[in-house]
This record gives sequence, C-alpha cells and structure tokens, in this order.
Amino acid sequence: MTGAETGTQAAPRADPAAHDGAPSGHEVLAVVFQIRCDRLSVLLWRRARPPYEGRWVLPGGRLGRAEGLDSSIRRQLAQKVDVRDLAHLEQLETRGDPGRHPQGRILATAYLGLVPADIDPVVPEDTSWHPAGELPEMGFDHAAIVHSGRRRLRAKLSYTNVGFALAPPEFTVSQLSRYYRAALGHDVAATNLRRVLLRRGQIEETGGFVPSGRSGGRPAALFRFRTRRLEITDAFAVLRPPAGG
Amino acid sequence: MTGAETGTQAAPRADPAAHDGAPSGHEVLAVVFQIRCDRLSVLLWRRARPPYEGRWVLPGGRLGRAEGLDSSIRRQLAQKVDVRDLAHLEQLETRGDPGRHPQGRILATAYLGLVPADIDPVVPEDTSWHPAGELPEMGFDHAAIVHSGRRRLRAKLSYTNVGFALAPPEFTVSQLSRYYRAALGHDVAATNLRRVLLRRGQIEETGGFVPSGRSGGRPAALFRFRTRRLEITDAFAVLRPPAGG
DNA sequence: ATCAGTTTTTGCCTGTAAGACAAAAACCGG
DNA sequence: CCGGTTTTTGTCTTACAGGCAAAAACTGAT
Repeated sequence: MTGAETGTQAAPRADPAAHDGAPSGHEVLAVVFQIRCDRLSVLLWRRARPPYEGRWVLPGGRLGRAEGLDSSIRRQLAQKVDVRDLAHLEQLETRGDPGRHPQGRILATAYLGLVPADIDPVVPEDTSWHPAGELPEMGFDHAAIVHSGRRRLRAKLSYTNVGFALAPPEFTVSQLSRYYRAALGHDVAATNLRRVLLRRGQIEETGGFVPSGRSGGRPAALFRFRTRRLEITDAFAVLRPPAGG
Repeated sequence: MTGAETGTQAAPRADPAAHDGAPSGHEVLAVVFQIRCDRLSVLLWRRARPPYEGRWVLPGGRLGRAEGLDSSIRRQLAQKVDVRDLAHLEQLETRGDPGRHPQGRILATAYLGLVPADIDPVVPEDTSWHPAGELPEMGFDHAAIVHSGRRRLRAKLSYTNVGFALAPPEFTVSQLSRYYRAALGHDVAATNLRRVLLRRGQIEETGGFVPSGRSGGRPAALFRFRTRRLEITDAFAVLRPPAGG
C-alpha cells in the first residue's frame, strides 16, 4: 500500500512547501534500513560543513517552526530518497543530552524507516548506503541511534509482521530467510520461517512460482505478506485473558 | 535499589537548582502509574491557569534551556512526588503535532513511571491519583498519552520483568496476581502466574510466610523479584539463533 | 479434638508453538 | 535416465502456557 511496488527514480529536490521561518532547537533524524546484497544497510549522508565536517550522519535536519514531527521527517527524507519507497516509518526515540550537539542542547527525535529490498532509490551525491555491521566514523550521537534502530528492528521482527517492509511484494521463502538473516544477524532456517509465518497468518502463497536457479532445483513457490501494515502477533501477549472471557 | 522500601514523605518543594533561563518550546511529561486499591491509577494534576484551566493534566513542564530530558522529567516530578519512589522510568513517546498546544507548536516528550504498590507518596494539594479506567476530562492530548502508557505497560508485563516496579519488595503470589490483573485489565490465575514467573526466573521465594488472613487458609509464601532492573524475557526472541551457535 | 470453610500449593493433563531433522518432490544438465 | 540441487512436506522433540483437581495448611466454631 505504501507504494513499494516499482523501482523508483525521483529523489534529490528541495521541497518548497512546509518548513516555515527560522529553525527551532529540535531536529528530526531517520535510521533508514534496507537489505542490500544480503546485508542490513543504513542510509547515511556526508556532512559538508562543521561541526563534524566530513563525517557520516543520519539524514534529517531541523524541525520547522510550525511543523509536526511526522511531516518533518518525511520532508527531510524527501531530499534523500523518494519517500514513497518507505514501506514503514515509526518513531524511535528522542535524545536530549546537553552535549550531544556542539552548538548547544539540540533535541533530536529519531525515526526508524524501512525500504523493501527490491527497490534501488536514486540518492544524492553525498548520500549512500552503509552496512550496519561496519559503520563508518559517524558524527554526533548518530551511531548510537543506529544501534537503537537495529535493536528495535530485531525485536519487531520477532513479534510483528514488519518483515513486509523489508521484503519485496513477492518473494520465495529462501529469499525471505536471507532477509531475516541479514536483519537478525544470525541464520534463519527457511523451513522453520515458512511455518512460523504461515501459522501466524503473516504470509500466504500467491500461486506463482519461480523457475529454479541456474543449477537446477525444485521451483520455489511465491509468497506475499497478507497485510502491509504493522500488526503484532497476538500469540505474544503472554499472561493473556482466561479462556472464558 | 530505587529506594522503594519505606513509606515516603518528602514532596512539594520547588527545586532551586537546574532549569536555567527561559523555557524552551519543549516540555516533558510523565505517566506515573501505581496500583492503588487493586486499580491501576495515574498521577494527575489540576491546572490552575488557562489554557485548560481546571482540567486534569500530566505532571511535567517546560524543559530548561540546557537540561537533558531525563534530568528534566526527574526535576519536574520531584515537585509532585518523591522521585526515589519511582522504581522504573522510561521514555514513552514524543508528540509534536502543531495544534496539540494552544500556545503554538510545543513538543512534548512523555515518560512512563512506575511506583510500587506499597508506597503512599505525599502529593501536593492540586495533585491526586485517578483510576486509569475512568479518567477525568483532561487537557491537551494528555489522555491519549495515558493510553500510550497503558499499552506500553501491558506489553512489557508480558515480555519483561517490569512487575518489580509495581509490586512491593515482598509479596505473595495472590497479591501479585491482583497487581497484574489491575494492570492488564483481566483476570490472571495465581497458579499460572506463579509458574510462569518462576520458570522465567523473575521471582524467587524469600523463605518468609504470611499468616493467612482473617478467615483462615494456608499461609502464603513470600516472593521477591530476583532483580529490580528491567530485563526482557529471552524466550520471547522468536526466530532465535540456531542451537549450534 | 474434630469439623467445616478458606486459601495456598502441588501435580497432572492438554494444546500450541518453535525448532531440528529426514524424507519426498520437482527441477536442471548431461 | 541419472546425479546434483533446491524446495517442500512430514515427523519428532522440546518448551511453555493454561486449565483443573487434589493435597496441604491454616482459622474459627462446634
């Protein structure tokens, strides 16, 4: 539903609307993840000016005077990627330690964004993807924020259907298991993943098949996520209400 | 460890330190829960001035110019309750819709705080506890924030040991099941709760017993939480790493 | 002292879910 | 048709949650 179906091009362009008047003492940032070449990668941006000139930082920027947080992060991200590529976006945390920013106490509200693996968004010159496992030297407290994002993503893969935001619209089980492996950081048996997600009703067969790869093998069935909006697995409400009520 | 052992007195007093200069356009709020008379209750405060004069609102206030978020919410709460009574405090969410505040776009970072059931903090005149099930008419978007807090608490009771922050240092299983019932909103069988929390290693017997109540009955064993810091139940990392590694 | 009532504790049973493993199915190229 | 490869299905084990009933341990009254 979030427009993740087709490869994209749009991208670098300053948004004229929104963002009125002088900036406030608040910024919004986004940890945007995508699985690229079987590795969890995060979108970073190279600062051209001090402080932290030349360091890599998270996309984002100052919040406009009369801007909402959600609209602001969408506006800021639009300067880096096509926002329609974001299959999921949720608030992560807000940091406000004095000292996190050299120019004084500037609060930052961080978001977690996910881009499906089949998309290759065009990004500006100063922007590129970095494996979350080998982050470059980053400015401010942004490396810590990336780690928060990873933890959140890992947790939610366990008890929600966020997978939909990492996977393309259609996929085979073994492809999906590779996405999960990249995001979770450990092997995920395809045969188990299939049953877990099927039983939870998260995925379903599309009916299509994919001819087996170069070296033969049984053709793989195609699956899709039943919904592309976040749902939590109710089996995870332990201490749940008693049977009769 | 958070000083939850004894009934408390300290409370209303403006904190002279901290909070320098003019307030920023950011406020911190706290949803402080406590189980009182077997009901989940939230600490509210009656506004004496417009906007929303006379309405109930969450404790908190403007963030000082050079103040960190955590220190600010602690400072603000100190004006309502003894902060040492808080057995747990975590960031909840940040809201920034323009329109959430009549005086312009003012961001609010909300926290979730928990006070053990055995404590009866002295609170100022304008402050009191309200059952979370029957909230009074509240100002701003604070009612929505209370609901966020309830959802967060409910979820964390399932997959963490936050119970320690609701229960007194020692308790019987049936007492604990009443706390869980109040917080979760549905019955919790004591016999189940016992086994679940014991197997998870969250609680342990102290060795003490409580003489049965007025009408007889077998004396109940006393339990305590093994740790009073937040820990997530690892059994809840589904899609976990394979056995051999 | 014994008995009825009450509450806690223990034990047993069931259902569900996850994970490991092996066998079967379906395709490729030669 | 055969070996190699990948996916799919099926079986088994383990772990945990939850329901239920019996046993244990106490109180107060007869």
